[in-house]
Amino acid sequence: MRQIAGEVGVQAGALYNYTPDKQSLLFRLMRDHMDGLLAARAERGDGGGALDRLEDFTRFHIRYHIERPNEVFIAYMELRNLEPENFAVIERLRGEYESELEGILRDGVAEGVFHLTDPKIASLAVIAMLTGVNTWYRPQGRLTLDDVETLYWDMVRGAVGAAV
Amino acid sequence: MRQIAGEVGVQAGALYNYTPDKQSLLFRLMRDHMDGLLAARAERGDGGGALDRLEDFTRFHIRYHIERPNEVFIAYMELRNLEPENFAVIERLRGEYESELEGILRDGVAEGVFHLTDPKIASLAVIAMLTGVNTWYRPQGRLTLDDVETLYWDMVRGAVGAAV
DNA sequence: GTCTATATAGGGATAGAC
DNA sequence: GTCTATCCCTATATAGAC
Repeated sequence: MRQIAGEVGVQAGALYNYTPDKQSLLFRLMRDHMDGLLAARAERGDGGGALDRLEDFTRFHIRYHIERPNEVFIAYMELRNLEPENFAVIERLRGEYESELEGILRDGVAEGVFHLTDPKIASLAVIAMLTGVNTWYRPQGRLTLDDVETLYWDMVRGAVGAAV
Repeated sequence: MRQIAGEVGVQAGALYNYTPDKQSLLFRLMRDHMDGLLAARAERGDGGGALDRLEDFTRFHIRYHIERPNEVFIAYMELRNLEPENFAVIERLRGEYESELEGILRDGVAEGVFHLTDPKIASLAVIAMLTGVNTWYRPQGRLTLDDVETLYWDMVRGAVGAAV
């Protein structure tokens, strides 16, 4: 709290005009992040076949997360510091996001364009793979964000068993 | 330190007969974990074609990490609490592990059994996907560990562009 | 709305007795 | 090798002045 206050330019006590306690502040940060993620995702058109929707999801996920490294870092590293009720809320929001990907995968299987046995596990695997970009990507690196999107899209397409 | 002492059954001060300070204790935990991982990996035979070696790596990684949830949790969540020199050591060990996978992928490309453009990125993507199992797998769940290995091996094989 | 001051708690680490 | 006791620092949160 003192560090936040310092960077904002006030004393620690002054922060309590804006949050009842530290837990509420952390929870709001994480819930806002998840709300923003779901809202941004909802704005993307969900038309087209499963292959196109999966490509859109892949590129969206990488870009949205890379542009918000601090929020993503907190969303993962501070999960353990949420009180049980708050944790449940964040987990539910995360589940919503995962469900959208799972739906795309199920549709793709039904369409015959994806070949996989467990859409639920596949959705978790894909999201873990994509979010992993945040651990190594640097804007000054050898790859542009577009390069990264394309590399990962190739791997995701293969992982779900889409015809080459 | 008080919590560790309590679970061991001694007072906090007594721990300092075994570690000079908390940072050293954390560093030793993490270094031992990485040493154990590399040693266990080195014991697996590295013969055969790239496809077989990749399957072995995939199954090994999932199983080794699932059997050590606490160490893996610490290895990821406490990275930010390592002092710079200690951090560098852990990162070097992690890089060794990643390099082995990268080598398998390069060999597979050379053999013509894998089709991917960036073995380095692919190795990071695969490891992120595999380590993600630790966030959701529960021994009492609907899938056996062998089921999980097979599901992920199918996805890894696809992600690296191995012929179906 | 911010400040200073402070209550309260907890953690890392050390000293010295046994 | 462990204990008790304690030093010192930091942290969250509150109270009351301005």
